[in-house]
Amino acid sequence: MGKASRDSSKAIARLRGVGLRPTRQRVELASLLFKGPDRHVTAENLHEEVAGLGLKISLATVYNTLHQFTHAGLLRQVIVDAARGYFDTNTGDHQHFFLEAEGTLIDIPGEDIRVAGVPAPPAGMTVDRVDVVVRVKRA
Amino acid sequence: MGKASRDSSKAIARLRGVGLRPTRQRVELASLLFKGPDRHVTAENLHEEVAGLGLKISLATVYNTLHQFTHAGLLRQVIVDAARGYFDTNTGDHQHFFLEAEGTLIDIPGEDIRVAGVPAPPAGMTVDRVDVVVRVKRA
DNA sequence: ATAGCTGCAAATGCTTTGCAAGGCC
DNA sequence: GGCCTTGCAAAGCATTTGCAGCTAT
Repeated sequence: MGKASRDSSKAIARLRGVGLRPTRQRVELASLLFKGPDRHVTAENLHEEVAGLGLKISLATVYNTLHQFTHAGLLRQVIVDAARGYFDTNTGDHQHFFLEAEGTLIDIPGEDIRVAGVPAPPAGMTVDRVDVVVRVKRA
Repeated sequence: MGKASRDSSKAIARLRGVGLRPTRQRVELASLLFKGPDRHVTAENLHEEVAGLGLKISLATVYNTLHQFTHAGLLRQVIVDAARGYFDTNTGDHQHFFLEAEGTLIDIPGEDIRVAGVPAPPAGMTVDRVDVVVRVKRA
């Protein structure tokens, strides 16, 4: 069994697991996203990669699929840049370095970072999540 | 001397201080932004406020002016929402609570919060700023 | 006088949506 | 077959820009 078909099988299983029909487009995107180490992608960025591989998936479908994956808990959205939406295949507890200049994200393991001294949220509110973005520049 | 003209004088002085010509639009916006306690505004939001006061400033000029103020160090941009750009009159060291539901920002004093365990940035990079966003929801 | 600003409207860039055709179960 | 998906193109939003006319110094 080839690597590509093994990736597909895993992708199909993963999609079924979250109740999404394994359509060609979803399987191809899931294979790309989850076959290797964690990655950070933008819709545009992923669409180009897909096109470069000779696969045909419309940009609209890439957007829709990324959101479906996000709602299904397969991806997480990261807000670091007003202009672009980033999606992260690492859905666990962690934070990010962000290189504005090149639009690159780098994970910081959740165990490494500690945030202390967060005041009590306003009355009637609960903390949903604490996001830390370490913006870095070329020295 | 009335309150409005006192605000204007202060605004004019502040603009001159950062090398910006005190045009009518800049003076009016600076007066609104800096006459009271710290605030968080969006361009749209500020433009409506201005219109509500009977002042005439185009939305394009509000955008341009907010960016000029930001470059001059009078404002700071806060990135918490993919859909909107927020500007903060508090340019000092501090962080934010963010209520996604209503798009509201609340300051967290910089002395309160401590972030520890940030790994060394990638080679050739230096930390520019560490942003912490505490996302809260209605309990 | 003149360099700098403003306003409008058009352009941009990313993202979403409506709807007909196609694919999965 | 029936319902869910896709793809395209058009619409949507927030934001930016080009340029002619206006303004502060």
